Amino acid sequence: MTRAEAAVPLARLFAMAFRHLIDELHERLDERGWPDHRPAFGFVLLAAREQPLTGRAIGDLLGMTKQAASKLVESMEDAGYVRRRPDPSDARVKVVALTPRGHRLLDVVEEVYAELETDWSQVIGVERLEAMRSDLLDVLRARHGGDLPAVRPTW
Amino acid sequence: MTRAEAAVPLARLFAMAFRHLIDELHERLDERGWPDHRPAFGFVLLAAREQPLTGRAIGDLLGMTKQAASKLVESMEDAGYVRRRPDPSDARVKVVALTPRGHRLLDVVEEVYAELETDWSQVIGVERLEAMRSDLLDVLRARHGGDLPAVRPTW
DNA sequence: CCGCGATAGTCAACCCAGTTGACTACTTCT
DNA sequence: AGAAGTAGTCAACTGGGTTGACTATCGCGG
Repeated sequence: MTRAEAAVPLARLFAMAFRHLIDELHERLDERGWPDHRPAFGFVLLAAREQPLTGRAIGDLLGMTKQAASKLVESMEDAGYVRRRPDPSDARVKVVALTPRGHRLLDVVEEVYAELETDWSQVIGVERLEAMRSDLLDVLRARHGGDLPAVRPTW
Repeated sequence: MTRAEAAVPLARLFAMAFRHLIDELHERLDERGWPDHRPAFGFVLLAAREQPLTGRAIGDLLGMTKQAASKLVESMEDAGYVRRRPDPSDARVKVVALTPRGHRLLDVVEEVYAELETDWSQVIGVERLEAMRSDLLDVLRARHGGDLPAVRPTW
């Protein structure tokens, strides 16, 4: 192992790994007839399926302002993946929920993404892959006050 | 383990881990009197120390066009971290090399970054940390034709 | 039950890192 | 020598994101 190789910072590997996975994901989505998406779409869809989301919550999740989140949701709405409706219990709030088309996209995303992780596990094995996942969860929670930090990489 | 927790995609964890490390790094650099940097600075400094870099190579490394790389280098030059000089062996090329100030910044960056990885190893242990590093190297090389992909996260 | 601070969302202006496209200068291949 | 390819630059533009100001609504303490 060369001197340079021994020292590759994890931060750099994380950035590369994220970029690589997202690029591959979008490439394969494109092949299956779901072109022109942004990485944020998937994260929003996934979170919005778990529970109805407010704009503010989306901003926090992604690590951006509520205004930016609002623009993002608007573009997702235009593309037909989500819709915004007033919250009956709080007139200030508009709730973001998946449309049928959004559910279909998310299904494809999860299917393709599962293939990607499978590809990875064929290189390093399932055990190491799952070790990575649980180690990352542990570290991030420990070093970030118990909860997970925002998703969007700061560049 | 809840249903949601079991399924946290690695891509999301990588993004969070990168963001977290970079944010912490910049925070600590700021405390030590090195404010106002972009993540790319460190990657360029590190690569330029190993060997003289061309603008094109910087673009490839980071995953952006040579024009964008040129702008970046210009701002690093303005900040006094690098300088560009003509390549004696090829008059088309301008070579990017570290200034003394650039070397000093890189030293601090590496010092602080080492602290961050040490913090991580105190949560999951050195073995798991190094396993993560070598597994990521293996996977990225295997899934990217032998060499490492570009650094900048696509967002 | 009033009033005030806090919160959700929107609008508008702006910023700036990065892209696209066109160009010059130089090198390399044949 | 000529053609194809490569390094860098200039200028115009894009678009995701921020800042700041505003409205409407909620909820708590007095």
